[in-house]
Amino acid sequence: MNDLKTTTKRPGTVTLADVARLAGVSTITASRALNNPKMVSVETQERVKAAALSAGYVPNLLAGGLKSNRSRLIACLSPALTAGSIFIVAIQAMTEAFAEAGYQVIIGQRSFDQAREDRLIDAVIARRPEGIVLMGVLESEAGRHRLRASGIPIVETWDMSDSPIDMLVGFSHIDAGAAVARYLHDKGRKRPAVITSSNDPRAIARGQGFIDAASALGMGTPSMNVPTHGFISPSKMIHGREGLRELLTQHPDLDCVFCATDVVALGALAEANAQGISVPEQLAIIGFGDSDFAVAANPALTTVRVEGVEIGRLVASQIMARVEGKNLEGGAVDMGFCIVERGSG
Amino acid sequence: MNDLKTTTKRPGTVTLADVARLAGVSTITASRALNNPKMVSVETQERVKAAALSAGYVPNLLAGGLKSNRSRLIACLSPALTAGSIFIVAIQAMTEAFAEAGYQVIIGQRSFDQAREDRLIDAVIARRPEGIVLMGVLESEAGRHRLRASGIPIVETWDMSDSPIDMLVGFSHIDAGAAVARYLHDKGRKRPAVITSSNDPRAIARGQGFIDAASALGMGTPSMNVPTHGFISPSKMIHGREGLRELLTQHPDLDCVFCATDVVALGALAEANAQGISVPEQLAIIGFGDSDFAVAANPALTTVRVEGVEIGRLVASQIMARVEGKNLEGGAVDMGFCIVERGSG
DNA sequence: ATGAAAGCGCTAACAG
DNA sequence: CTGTTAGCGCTTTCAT
Repeated sequence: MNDLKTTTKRPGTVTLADVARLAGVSTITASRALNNPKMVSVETQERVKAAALSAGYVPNLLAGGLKSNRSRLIACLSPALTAGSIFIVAIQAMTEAFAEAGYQVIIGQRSFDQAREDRLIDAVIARRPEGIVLMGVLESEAGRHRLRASGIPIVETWDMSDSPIDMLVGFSHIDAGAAVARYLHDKGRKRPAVITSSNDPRAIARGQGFIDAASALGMGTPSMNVPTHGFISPSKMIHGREGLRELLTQHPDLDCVFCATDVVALGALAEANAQGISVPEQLAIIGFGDSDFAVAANPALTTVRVEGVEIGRLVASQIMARVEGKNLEGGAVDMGFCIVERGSG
Repeated sequence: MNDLKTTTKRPGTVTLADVARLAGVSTITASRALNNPKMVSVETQERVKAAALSAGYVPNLLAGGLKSNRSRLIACLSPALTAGSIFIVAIQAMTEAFAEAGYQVIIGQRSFDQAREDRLIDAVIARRPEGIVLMGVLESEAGRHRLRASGIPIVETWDMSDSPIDMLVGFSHIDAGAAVARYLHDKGRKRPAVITSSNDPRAIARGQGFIDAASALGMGTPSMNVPTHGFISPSKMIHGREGLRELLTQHPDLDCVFCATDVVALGALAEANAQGISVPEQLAIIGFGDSDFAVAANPALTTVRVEGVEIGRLVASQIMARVEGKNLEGGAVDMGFCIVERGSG
């Protein structure tokens, strides 16, 4: 037996100890050469790097994270993603910002079933992420408590709340709905309707804001909650299509519709088209989200713009600031929204 | 000093040792009571569970995974997700199937830049995921080698390959394009075009398959590669809209267009609509993907259906089988595709 | 059915 | 600039 101690490590795995041995240094020096090059002479730095390369070394972040308490993991809890989901750009922007800083994002699917959501939260905390991002706010009191107790930086997004768990980056859906009602009223529209989704609390809030403001302005509002099957797809183009058809049979004299999302608006547009109703002359159609396709519709969609990319980036920087010990207060940021006037209303 | 050994653990963290102490058992018994209840008497089982609950214990999967070599993590490497991305349903289905089995999915963004992609692969292997799912095949030889060397089960998806890294669940994009050409030919269309994307290799393959088959059938094909800005959005509705406009100025007599994706087709539909071109009478428009909105377009989109949900589920079950020591061979599964005839062509 | 010991692979803390 | 020691929190192995 010579000095090459036979570690009982798993076969086929090359560890930092192997690299260190190859480079003729201690493991900690190898660690430093790889992760903190400044602490090590240029010469050993290069020897270690060469050794790592030739051995095909890939660090084990599970081990490193355990010791250093830095998992470099971020959890993102979002409702099920669909083709028209309004969250995708924000998630995309966030994932990118985090990746640049060496973090990776794990995705968990939120559920309207509270017990399931609580289980998800436990599963997520078990990973010891350095930040948790919620698309939407969290209703479950048990979940909120558990998250707060975890001490992990939390950001709720895409909504407002009187009592955020920790940080929050969002805007008011009620205000957005109300703004659309005022916008249509100013345009001289008289008989509004809304197509929303029965299981998306934010879409419901937008609808309610719209309805309340429309009533206050003396416009009536035939609303329409489109039931979705299960909890898979909170808003789909087909809902807009069928929703408008249904609305028109009951209220043939509608002159404007506010849709829960841009995809829903696309569906309403298709239905109007199919029925030979001219948009915006006979019927104004307003979407929500200013998705990238809004501008490409015919006519281009008038919609509520929300800065999804900005939200994603801000969320990332807020969490990273907190991780670095800055920005300790938490609190809410209202990102606002604006109405983008295009051709549809 | 009494027998409560003061572990030097991080303050505010409740560990398995705390739970064990509370329940008056050893840590390993506590571990078993929580993760392997059968090995423990019902009585201690309940004592431990009660202790865990009252202490607010959440296991540390980093630590467990380190020792057991079971990270319960799956990595999914996908091109940037956009509103119209064709991968979303598959990712969604896969995430759900994995979550049910106690795995969580981490998302990494693929890039057309090879060096960046290789770095992503290292970052991902560093997490020791139990499976890696690639949306698309991997081109980089260095990356392929590194993945193979990792010993981690890999599934490439949404494409075919002569030499998959390991497992593969996909279909032939060339065949799909060719099938569309034959379909249109059989319908008596004579002057075809294709709108594809300049930076999505699979969209290019579909376009090429279409062009080659169209030529073989004696139809000419004015193609159109829509350049995208950066690598953010491989296919957007606006590309369909602008692409068709451009094509029509050069070839006003087109009678059919094959679009790279359904969103692109939606854009082409909008443009046809804007120009007063009747679909499908004057112009047939064929999409790809059979996204959930295809059926809601006006006219409903004729498109190539690919079983995204099935792909996602199969991928999950293949990886989990491999993890359990079954299904050791690897190899390719061709999921095929079919053309769904609707109103647009 | 339960426990003691050992150690997964790495890095913080303290030397030198 | 480099090394030694001691764990992170859990689970495997081998006893009992």
